[in-house]
Amino acid sequence: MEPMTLQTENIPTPPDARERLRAAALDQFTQRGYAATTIRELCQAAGVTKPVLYYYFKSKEGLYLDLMDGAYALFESTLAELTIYSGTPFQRIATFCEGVFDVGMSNLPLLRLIYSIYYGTPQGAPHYDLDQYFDRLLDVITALVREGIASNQITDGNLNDMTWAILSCLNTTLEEQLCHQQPRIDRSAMTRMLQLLFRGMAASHES
Amino acid sequence: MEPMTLQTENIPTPPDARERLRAAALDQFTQRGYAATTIRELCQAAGVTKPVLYYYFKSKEGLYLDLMDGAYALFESTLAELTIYSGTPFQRIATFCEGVFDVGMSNLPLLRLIYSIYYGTPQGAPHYDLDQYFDRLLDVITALVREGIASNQITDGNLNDMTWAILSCLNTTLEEQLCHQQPRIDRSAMTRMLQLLFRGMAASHES
DNA sequence: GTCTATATTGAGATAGAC
DNA sequence: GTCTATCTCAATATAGAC
Repeated sequence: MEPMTLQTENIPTPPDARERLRAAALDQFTQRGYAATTIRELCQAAGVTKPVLYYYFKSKEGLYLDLMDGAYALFESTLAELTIYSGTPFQRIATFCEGVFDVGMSNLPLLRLIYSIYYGTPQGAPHYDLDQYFDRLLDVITALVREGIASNQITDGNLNDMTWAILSCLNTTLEEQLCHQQPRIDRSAMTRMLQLLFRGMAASHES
Repeated sequence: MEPMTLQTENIPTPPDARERLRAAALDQFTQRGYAATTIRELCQAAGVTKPVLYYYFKSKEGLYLDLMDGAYALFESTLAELTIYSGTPFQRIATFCEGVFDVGMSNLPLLRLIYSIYYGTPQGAPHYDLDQYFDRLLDVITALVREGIASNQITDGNLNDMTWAILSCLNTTLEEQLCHQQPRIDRSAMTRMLQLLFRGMAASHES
């Protein structure tokens, strides 16, 4: 509880030190990697001194884990919003993938960090389970495909194959946004790839 | 030119120091990442002392670049072998993807290193252009799809979309082999995903 | 070509004043 | 809660003998 002082002057550094450290860490971990990021540069970028970091996050690892926890919380909170849409199973799958894509684009640095950890190397960073991201996506897509099969709109083939083929398109499209100045495929290309796939998944109406 | 001495005893450390350093570097860079790998541990794993590394590779960076050059040379040499197969365009695409998959599996640590650098972070490692891997794969697949369109076996749709959809299946299947103890999809699942896609790409024979 | 020993630097983390 | 100053340790790299 700090005393409420009148703040007539404009605020010099808008977010508090804690938030600035988070932002700087996201930036540095993503661009240089965990091990290559030094606390000195990180604090300098955040405009604070080293003891401030240790005060709020206890250590470099603590700051990292705080970031990862925040990212997963964001993921889970948005997943719920993306499963409420209606339409045919194909439409719902496409809408879901597009929604995940959009959320990823709105949080590109965070997405970049997650991918760099997932496909990257530990770099001395503490372990954080990232399989749960893929697992949750698989859950949702599998459910949607299953619905399509149940309603005879999707051919009764290998559920797993269809789910993974869909996820492949989403996954590769997301990855393409991460590693290039000018991505060679975008959101609409992903949608069209899914349409191609849907054509192969559609139940042939000759029962 | 060292004097040819009779070697009656069995060799204590089969490959020479240079090769052991390469193997140890591949292992350590992959498992811990470039920045987190220390020369001390690396040399210890290779059974040599630090000056030996500096003698052969000049620096940690030099050893890293040597590894990356070797990897790309391997990639190019195998690509040529994978484009000679015959059959329908669909068969050739599937065979090509399976061949790339197989080569990747035969060189899993190297594949892991490349992916970890590509989707990972610089980690202080010198830049190495890895886009060429994807570019070359796109070249080959695009050519095969184009052939299929020319022979009226593949629908005359968006060439780029079809190419990327194929690459998505290959890419995601490869990635799945890297990050899990027990991959959830394998080579045959990839083939089946491609079949699904081919069904959506096939020209409808009603001209 | 390979060793021992060491120089040098910069990292993560903390003590203690304010 | 934030600072200055500092501790401790391990990293990269090299000198110089053999």
